[in-house]
Amino acid sequence: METRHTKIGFESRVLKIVSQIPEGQTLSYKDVAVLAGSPHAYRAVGNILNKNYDLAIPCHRVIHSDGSFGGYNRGEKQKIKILKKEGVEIT
DNA sequence: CGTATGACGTGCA
DNA sequence: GTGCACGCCATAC
Repeated sequence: METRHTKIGFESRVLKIVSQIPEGQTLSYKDVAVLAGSPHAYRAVGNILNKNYDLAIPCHRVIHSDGSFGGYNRGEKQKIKILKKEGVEIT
């Protein structure tokens, strides 16, 4: 564990976690919030991804807790296409 | 410091 | 099964 005591921006934590999501693995905003240390901040998680248009962040692997797609800076269709390509089952 | 916003989640009609 | 409203947290102004 790398010194998580340092108080960094919540977004940095979320972005880091999302950027570490393995291929074919999808996490819900809530899961990301939990991993970020704030299980009830799933609202903020979506906000951060939305404001952070970084292609280095596989935000397309982050979906709703019920399996629905959220949104994507490149287009919802693109997100679905990528997930399907990764081998993610779409309900 | 207080208000408003948002790529959510859950519950209820 | 679908749609609407409320509640939660963090950030921006």
